[in-house]
Formats: sequence, structure tokens, C-alpha cells
Amino acid sequence: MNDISPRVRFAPSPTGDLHVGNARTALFNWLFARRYGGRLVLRIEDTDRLRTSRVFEENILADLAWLGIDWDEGPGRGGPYGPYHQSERLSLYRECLERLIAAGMVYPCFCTDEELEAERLSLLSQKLAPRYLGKCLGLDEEERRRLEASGRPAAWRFHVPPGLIAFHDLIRGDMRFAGETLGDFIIVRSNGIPAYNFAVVVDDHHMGITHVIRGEDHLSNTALQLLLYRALGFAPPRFAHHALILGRDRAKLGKRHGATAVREFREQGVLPEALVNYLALLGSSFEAGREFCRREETVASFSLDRAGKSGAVFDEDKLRWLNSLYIRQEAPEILARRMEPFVAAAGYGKIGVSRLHGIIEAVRDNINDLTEIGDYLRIFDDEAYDLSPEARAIIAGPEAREVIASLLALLAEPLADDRGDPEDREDKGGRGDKVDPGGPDGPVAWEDGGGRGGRGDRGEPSDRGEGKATGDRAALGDPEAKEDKGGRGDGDGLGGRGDKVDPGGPVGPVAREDGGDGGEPGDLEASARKSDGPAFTAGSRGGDGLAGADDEMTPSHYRAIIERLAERTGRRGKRLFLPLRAALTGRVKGPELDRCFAVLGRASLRRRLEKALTA
RNA sequence: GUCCCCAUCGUCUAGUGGCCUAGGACACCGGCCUUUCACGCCAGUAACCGGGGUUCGACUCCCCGUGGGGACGCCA
Repeated sequence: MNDISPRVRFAPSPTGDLHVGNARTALFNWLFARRYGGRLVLRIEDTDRLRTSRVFEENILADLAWLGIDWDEGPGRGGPYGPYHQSERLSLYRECLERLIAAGMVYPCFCTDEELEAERLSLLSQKLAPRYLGKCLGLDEEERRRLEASGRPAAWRFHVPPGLIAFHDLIRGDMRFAGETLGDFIIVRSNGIPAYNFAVVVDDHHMGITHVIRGEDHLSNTALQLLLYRALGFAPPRFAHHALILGRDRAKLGKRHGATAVREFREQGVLPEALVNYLALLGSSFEAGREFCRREETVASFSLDRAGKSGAVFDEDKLRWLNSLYIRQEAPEILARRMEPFVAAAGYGKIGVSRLHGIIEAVRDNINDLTEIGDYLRIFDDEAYDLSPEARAIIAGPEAREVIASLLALLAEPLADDRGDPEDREDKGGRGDKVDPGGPDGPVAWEDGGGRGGRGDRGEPSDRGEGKATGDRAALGDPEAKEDKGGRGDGDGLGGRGDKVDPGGPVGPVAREDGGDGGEPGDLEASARKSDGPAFTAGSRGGDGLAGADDEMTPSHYRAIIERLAERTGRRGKRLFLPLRAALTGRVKGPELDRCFAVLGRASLRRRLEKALTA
């Protein structure tokens, strides 16, 4: 075993959910261990019998796992320094206590809570620091024996010797405390269970911890612990105290500041990668002013001396911003899987995979957290179709009705007209819009693809980079395809009202247009955006109102249709789009309209337009 | 109250004596792009807590104030 490699630990007490502050401490330790090839020990500090709960412990472990913070030794993993629950290490503490008793460095204290409280108040009223004055230290043998005989339980206090206690903190520099100001503290309670400072020292030493990285709120405990190391003859580890996370009011982040538990963020649709990124960034900084930094890179560049010394306010806006970045570049399959619980929560648990992918691809640029998918699922759900007051107001205008009616008419026209040969457009290079939807100037869009690197998903270009032609079923390079039962390639006719036809449906490739090549690290934030989505074609039946499009019209087809609509009505811009958006989605904002069209499909489109007209 | 820590835009930060007329990001505000909102792109508003030193020269070093935070439990 090499003594060079550091051993750090994260030691939560299972008395509540994992708080982001603690999660950040855990992350720092994890980062430190990974960065320097050390080991992370997870130790459960369950010495507070009343508040400790098994459920909390399980939740904490689950939250750490969710964050991707794994430990090398500890619950569930074992290790050579176990057990890893303090409640199972009582004999060890007992031994150490005996040694201190033998050395005469501790004494039994018979003071009651009331006595202690009275002393505290008295000191406070004299404007003195509240601390134990050592009443029981002066007990003579006889009194001591009498108290013991009376059955009064005694706690053990460590007698703090006068003198300077100095140490070097890896983050804050040289630190010094005067022993005189400390007051004797309890190391073993009257119920025989060790108190925090004692258990920590005994465990950190016996577990071979080399670096203690924890919050600044433990700074003053360090002095006490150092005294214990000295008394026990243990070599102390190195210490690093990071600043705390603050709430908007600059006070230590707590319950009154809203969401503070990792669990809550998870429920709010925050991705673990985003939270980890944010926590690593908070009160610190990556090199070169980077903000978006994946785990691996964070590990590679991690250093204790990049940690700031002052408290940092937790900024949910920034967390959400990072989250939106991760949502936008996450591989579709993974994103879809992450969305599952939220989709189910919105009541669409049975939606078809390809259908879901289509919707996700259409809206991912519009959402900042996973819960927002619910809204969009509803928008695309025919059964939930409903006009918001704003939408209703827009549709009420005669001009709007005219636009809607025109689109309806246009949709009724022979398909041949607006359907083109979709193949190829979104090929990697982006160029391709051949489509030519029946009109002279076909859509000229999608010219962006070209030089812009893609969305820079460093790492997993292949999963999404291959823009696939849409019309062609064969092209489903979509890995997810298999999940769609029987993606048999039915004819492309729109003849069949999709519902019945082919449940598995042609799976629209979920890929995005961009070339996966782009992405040098760092360009994500500036990556190219617009892409013409895939054809959100026919979907599997969901059993809910999200049957899916009944044809294979792609966004580009619809662009062409919209173009013609513009010609016919002479309306452009918001005078054209707003009524359409309102009528189709019932909302005034949302994903690009052509994508919405494609997701809905022609039949649904018509039904909605008709409904809007009669609304 | 005592002890300890901290102090650059609203927020997170870069800055380690001259490169600073202080840089980046979020948020905000404009503009552009998109035949619409959003996304994206471009630009803008906005900070060195105060006072003394040290120095040829301080955001950077020292001291004192002030402000904020943390700790003062038989919680961890």
C-alpha cells in the first residue's frame, strides 16, 4: 500500500436529506481523491441516536450515487478499515477513552443540562463567551464517589490545556486558537456514546485519513480535534476548510432558503451533471473562465487552491442555465431515459418511444429542467388540447381566423403538392434541403449546418451526430429503434391514418443535424443551434392523446406549407405565426412551429385548426 | 458578547505590485438572426467597503475601522 496516495472521507450524519452544502463537501473530497489517485471513504456518523434514521442514510447514499459520487470504502463496499458506521465502532472509542482516563486528561462531569444552561446564560449576561468553566474538574475524590453512588450519569470531558493551538489550513492558511478560550468539552456523553469531536478524531486516525476537507463551520472544531490528536498521540491529518454556501440573504444556506436538498433538485428536473458542475463551480472557478465543465475535466483541473475563501450565494438561475446546457447536449437516449419519471409524472407514462423522442427533440431547446417536458406533452396531446386565454384572444381576431382557415384549406389539398422528397436534407453537412415542397423556391433554410461545429458534445458525437435522412426508414440509425417494436417500414403513404398503422412506426431518427465532429471542448456554449429536426413521424400509440403524427411530414415540409400560406394570405411574421401557434398549441410560445407541426401530424393539425375556428 | 474566518459588478468569479481605462459567466437591458416566441449571435449597464500606511507605483502587501459569515450543545 503506498502511503503517498491520499485518503479522504465524507462523513455525513443520517439526520436529514443530503443538503447541497454537504454534497459540495462530498464532491470536493471525491474530486480530490480522483484527482490525486487517492481513496474516498464514506463513513456514517450515526452517534445521535434520536435523530439518526435508516431512511435518511439510504437517501443520502442514493443521492450521492445519483450525483455520481462514488466511494472506495464504506457502506455497501466494505473496506479494510471498517466498520464504517460509528455506531459499530464503540469499542474503539472506549479504548481510546480509557487511555485518556489513564493519562488523566479527561474527567467525569456530572453537571445536568439545567446547570449547564444556567452557566451559559450567566456567562452570556456578563458578556463573556459561553463555555464550560470546569466545575467538575475541581471535584475531589469523595464528591466524585458520592455523585457516582447517587447514580447520576457522568459524561467525560477533555481538559483543555492552556496554550496556543496552531495549524496550517490548505485553503485558509495559518490558523491559531488560544486554548484558554476554549473550555473543556465533552468527548463521551453520559450514555457512553462518543461525541462528534472525539469520534471523528479516533476514526480519522484509525481509517488512515490523510486530508480532512470540510466546511468552514468546522474551523473551530479543528482546534479541539487537534488537542485530541495530541493527547492520543496520533499524527493529525492535513486540513482544508472550504467556504460555505449562502442563501440570498448571505446567511448559511438552510431550509428557509427554499430548495436545499439534492433530492429536491432532482425532483425539479435538474440533471446530476448540471448540479455537480454547478457545485464545483460555485465559490470557485475553472481555468480560462470556463463555466461548463464536465466531471472528467473538473477532476483533471481540480485543486484546493482554486477554492475561494468567502461564502458563495447559491444562484438557482445559474444552476438552471447550466442545466439547460446539459439538456441541450445530452445524447437523446440518455435524455429520454432521464425524462421518464417526469413523463410519467405528467401522466404520459405509456407514450411510445419514438413519439417521445420526437417531442423531446422538438422541445429540448426550450426547456431548462426536466419537469417542463410535462407542459409540452400536454401541448401535443390532442385530448388535452386547450386554448389559453392569450391564445384565445389572438384567435378571436378576423385576421387570425383567416390565416387559420387558409392553412386548413392548404392542408386539405393534395399531398403531392406539399410533400417533397425529403430524403437527405439533414445530412450532416446541413446543406441538403432539397425538399422542394412543391413550390418554386423551396425552403432555403438549414444553411447553417456548414461550418459551425455542431453542438459540441464532446465525447459522444456518434450518438447524435449522424444526421439521418428522414424520409427513409432505412436510415434509422437510431439506436433506439429496436425498442420500437416492429419498425416495419410501411409504405410512406400517408394514406393510412396512422393510428392503426404500424405502431412501432418508422422511428424518426432522433439525431440532430449537426455534425458530431465539431465540438472542441468549450464550444458548447457557443455552438450552433438551429437544426431542422427530424421527422417526428408516426409514433407508437400511446394510449393517450399522443397518438402521434399520421404521416411522415417533416418540419421542412411544413416550412414549405407555411411559405405558401404566407403567399396566399399575404401575411408574414407574427401576424402569420402567432395565430397558428395559438391555434395549434393553444399557447403563445413554444418550439419552432414547423417542428410542432411535424410532431402533431396532419390529421391532428386539421382537427385543431377546426376546433380553434369554432372556439 | 467572545473566538475565528472573509471582503472585486445584483450574483459566481479572474486578478497574485506595474499587462487593470479591472476580464469572464449568470441575471438584466438593447440589437441581429429566425417570415413568430424561444434557442442562437452581437453589444451594453454594472464592482476593487472606508481610512491610514509601505512603495517610484497598489485591486493586489501591512494596520485600523466598517460590514458579512461561522463557531461557541451530552448536534454533527
